[in-house]
Amino acid sequence: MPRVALSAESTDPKPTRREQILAAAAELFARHGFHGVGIDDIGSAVGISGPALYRHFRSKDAMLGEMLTSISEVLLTGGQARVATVAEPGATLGELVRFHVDFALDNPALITVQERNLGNLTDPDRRKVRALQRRYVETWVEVIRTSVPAVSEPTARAAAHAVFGLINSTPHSRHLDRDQMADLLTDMAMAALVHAPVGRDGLQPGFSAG
Amino acid sequence: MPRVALSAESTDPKPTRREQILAAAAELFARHGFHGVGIDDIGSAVGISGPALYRHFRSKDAMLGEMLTSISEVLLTGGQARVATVAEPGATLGELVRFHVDFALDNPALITVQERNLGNLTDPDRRKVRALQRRYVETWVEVIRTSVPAVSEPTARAAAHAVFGLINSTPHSRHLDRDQMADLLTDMAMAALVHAPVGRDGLQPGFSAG
DNA sequence: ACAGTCGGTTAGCAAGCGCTAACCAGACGC
DNA sequence: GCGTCTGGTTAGCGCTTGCTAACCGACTGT
Repeated sequence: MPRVALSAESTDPKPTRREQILAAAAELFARHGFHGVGIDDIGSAVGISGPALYRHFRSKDAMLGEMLTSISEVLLTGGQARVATVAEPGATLGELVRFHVDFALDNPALITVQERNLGNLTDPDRRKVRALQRRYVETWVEVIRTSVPAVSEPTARAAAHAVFGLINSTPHSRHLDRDQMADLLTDMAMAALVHAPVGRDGLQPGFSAG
Repeated sequence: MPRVALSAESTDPKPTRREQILAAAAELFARHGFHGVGIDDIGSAVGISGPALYRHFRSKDAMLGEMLTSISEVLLTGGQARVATVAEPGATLGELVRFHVDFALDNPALITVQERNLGNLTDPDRRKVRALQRRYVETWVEVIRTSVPAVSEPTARAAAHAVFGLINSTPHSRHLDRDQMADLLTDMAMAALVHAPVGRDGLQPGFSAG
């Protein structure tokens, strides 16, 4: 994999054909779903038409596969990098949240595709993506459990998924400008993580907050 | 529309054929996407095969259309009912959150379909669903703005969408049992809404928390 | 008893799909 | 200046899809 790119924040002056194609396909898959987009649609979105795509990808499935593994790799390595390089340990969770928020705001189409089209992957591709995602969730779980006292592992896992849902909601609402949105999402995610799961575990299963 | 049903919580002893079909189709659409499911798949999921569905629906698009308008109507009327019948005004937001949490936990397939397949609707159907959703968001915005002091309307709208994302994440994580999950999601949503957007508005646009 | 409706069946059509085949223009190495 | 890649083109194949047509058995009202 010569150039990972695919991410809108790279702002390459000269993106590879492969990269343009993946970007256009991501946009289309996000809007219409994998099966709702034809080979010809993707082609004409980058100015070439139809079967020319097969000079760059082996199949339509391969496009989705490369797209999703690429996202998963970027998220995993980026998240791990943020965790590794943070100065004081109290700031790790905030750093992780901010990283995911920035990624989601800068790559809304990719986020949408990863959320919606995991089921359209080829079996081996899905296994690979699932494995990467699991490791990403794992780093979140670890950081949550060291940052928030006394939260069980299943609760941390569920909370991580919930926060992903919160942050990934960004493609569906464009009411604020980018930086306001980033701050809002970061603060909401932190509040949800820090204030909510506390004191939740260790209680009887029949407990109800209502 | 004789029977709204479609919702798993109704636990009809004798669901209509239409209802079984819609439930099966929702499950399939959620898993494979609208275009990834064939008429024959839906048919055999309810024990009949293929074109027999056209005795109950005019087209495949009509199935999705009825499914999504039904969900949107249930959410809107249910939400408005909770808001109308709440005793003390301070509990309104919590009531609304709990209502949405319960719906999402009891109808994961429907939530998934509504999130992913809005773009596959017919134009008039999409207009109708969008209108219903807008009114639902509107009641959320009103309740948020009366419950949380000094939050601007665009911020409240963005926060509502973010909370929907948080709550609707439930189909993607099954690590807790239903009631624990309901409590966790409710508390996270409330924390995100109450603690985060406070003091956010009225600041200069250039403000950044990072 | 019998006509009508209701809810099924199978056969098959027209269109769209992913993909391959065959061809071709231009850039480049030697 | 000629062969070879590279990255396009169009034609078209084989399959699947949504949907219709034609038919049919079981209830039901009169």
